[in-house]
Amino acid sequence: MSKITIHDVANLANVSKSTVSQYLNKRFTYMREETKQRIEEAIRELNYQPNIVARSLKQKRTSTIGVIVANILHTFSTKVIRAIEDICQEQDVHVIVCNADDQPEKEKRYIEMLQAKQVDGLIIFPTGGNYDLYESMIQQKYPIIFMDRIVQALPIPSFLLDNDKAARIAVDYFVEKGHSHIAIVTTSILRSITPRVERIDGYKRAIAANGLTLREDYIISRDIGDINSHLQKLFALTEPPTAILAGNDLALIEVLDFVKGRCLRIPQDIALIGIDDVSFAHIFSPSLTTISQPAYQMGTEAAALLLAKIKKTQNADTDRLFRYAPLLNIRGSV
Amino acid sequence: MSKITIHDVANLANVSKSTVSQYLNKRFTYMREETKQRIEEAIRELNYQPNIVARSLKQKRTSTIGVIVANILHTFSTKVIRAIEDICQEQDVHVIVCNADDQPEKEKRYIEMLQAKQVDGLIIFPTGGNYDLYESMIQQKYPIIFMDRIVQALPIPSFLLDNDKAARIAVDYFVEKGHSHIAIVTTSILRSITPRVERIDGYKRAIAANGLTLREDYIISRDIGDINSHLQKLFALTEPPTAILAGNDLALIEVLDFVKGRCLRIPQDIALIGIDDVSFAHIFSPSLTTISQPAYQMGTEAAALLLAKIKKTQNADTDRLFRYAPLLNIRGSV
DNA sequence: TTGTACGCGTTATCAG
DNA sequence: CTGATAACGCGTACAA
Repeated sequence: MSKITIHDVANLANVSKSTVSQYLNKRFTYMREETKQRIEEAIRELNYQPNIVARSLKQKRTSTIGVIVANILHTFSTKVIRAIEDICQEQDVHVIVCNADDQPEKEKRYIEMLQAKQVDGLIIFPTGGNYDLYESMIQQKYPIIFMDRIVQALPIPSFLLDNDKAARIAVDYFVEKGHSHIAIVTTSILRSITPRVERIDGYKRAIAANGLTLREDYIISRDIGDINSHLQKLFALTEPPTAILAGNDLALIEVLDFVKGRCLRIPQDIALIGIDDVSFAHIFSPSLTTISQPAYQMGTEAAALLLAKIKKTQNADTDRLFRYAPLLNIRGSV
Repeated sequence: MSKITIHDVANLANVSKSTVSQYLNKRFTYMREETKQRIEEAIRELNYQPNIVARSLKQKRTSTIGVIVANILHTFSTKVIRAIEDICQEQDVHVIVCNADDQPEKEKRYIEMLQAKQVDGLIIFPTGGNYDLYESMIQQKYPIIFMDRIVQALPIPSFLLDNDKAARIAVDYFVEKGHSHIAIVTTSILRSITPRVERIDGYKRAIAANGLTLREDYIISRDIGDINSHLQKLFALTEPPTAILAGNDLALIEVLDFVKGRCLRIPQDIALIGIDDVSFAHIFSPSLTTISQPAYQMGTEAAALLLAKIKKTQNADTDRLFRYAPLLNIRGSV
């Protein structure tokens, strides 16, 4: 392994450790050209790589941030992660990604591990189950940002889709296309997960705003594995829906699976809109109308804000809610 | 931030730093029960978290490994990453994932960053462009493992699909279903990327083994963006193929896009097999016949071997090639 | 330019 | 037997 230290370089170049350190940090103010060259030569000869761990210990920062996603299976998560990585890479910051699998205990464990590892800040898709922990991080003034979900009453900057609007756009578009029996399917809402709750609320409001009657039996909010059986029930109603809004990509796949099993035609028998874009939306037959989140933008802006907070260059008003506009991608499933 | 150090704990518990350290490392050999409890109490009271950076500096290991994938857009990469993370998490090892975007320079930069960060080992999907660097790591006895691709003549354990067999299975299955005009489409082969080269070679051998004539114009190997136009040419031939083997998931999506644009029916007009499973294979109409890699298994075994190498518990014969059997998932596209 | 204290745990050595 | 003292690892910062 790279056992050569700054000491070896100093010896070979016949200077002191500190001089080499100066060189590495480009503090050339009082350094002779010749010294510089000797050091440079020595570094190349030994193929020296500075030990970042030692540097971190002294500087008390690691140039690393942590990202804890609630569930990495969502395309939204992966897109946001890529965006965060792109921004961080530009600034030579490393990213450690952890997947909490929607389990608060796992999330807690990761937060503690990452803090012990002295990462400089955290972007969290909060499970919502670690209120105390979030609070203690705020007290420590530890830089954090929430993504996709909010935790009520915590002064942490949060980046979310305008979920209400997303649901409204979908419902309005269904109505415009002549539908009046519109259902919504989301993954389980038991732990009050922000996007699901807000999308269902938005759906309800939009139904009302369009003068339709709200039917509780048109609202399915279940664990992924239970969605199929509830869709069966939905279509056993005397008046099954003619349109379904899928609350996220995973729910959409469940719906498509059901639709296929039942040999329903899209959009003649059932119209579909999915929130979140999916990789196969355009090659599906018919192509799938979706509502997409500006995931890349959300990720870059969240990362930029976190890095600013870490560098303490942020202005005071940063602990607020950032809402992003959803985008309707009209294709062929409505 | 967690400004409380082992020192604070020692003070509160009225013992010395070293005693606390002993406690943390479970070296209880000579420790009174009462002392233990005082320390435990102090740790809880202060909510003390040991500074992993300081520990790493001393121990010369970081309990972190790096993964550098050539291209994170492949589902294969993401599945392998998840597997690696699962294994590492069990052993409290962190994973830093980097995406080289198929650029050797990026790969080089990441390797150097990760080594400077003192990660204990590396799993690399090699771009193949950094032969010298790979060699120097071998000399340093730095623990590395290659995934998905091999770099000729380097004694580094490598985990790959049996690509030859994958292609053979596909061709044989096409032939069994009555096809004799079989094409293959892969992403660009310019930099001799192992799976693509091997899959094309396997395809050629399988074509010959089945007594079919090998046609160079049935082999497309181009950058993602150029595949569509070459498919146009393929279908402008007087004898276009009746079956296509897509070399990976991204190529498959290109083919599906083309097929849809041309309104070809699957499998009547064109039969399809894709290597790599895709999330939508079963909900597509028709469902897509694929050849999958045991990605999860490959990831877990690679991670396990790397961790063993790091702990130096590996037996000598580890720098070898691990080949995995492909699996044909018969669905409806042939 | 250089000497040296420092950061924060780990570990070998030493004293009670 | 129990726990303290001190050196160490590697780079940084500041005084000299």
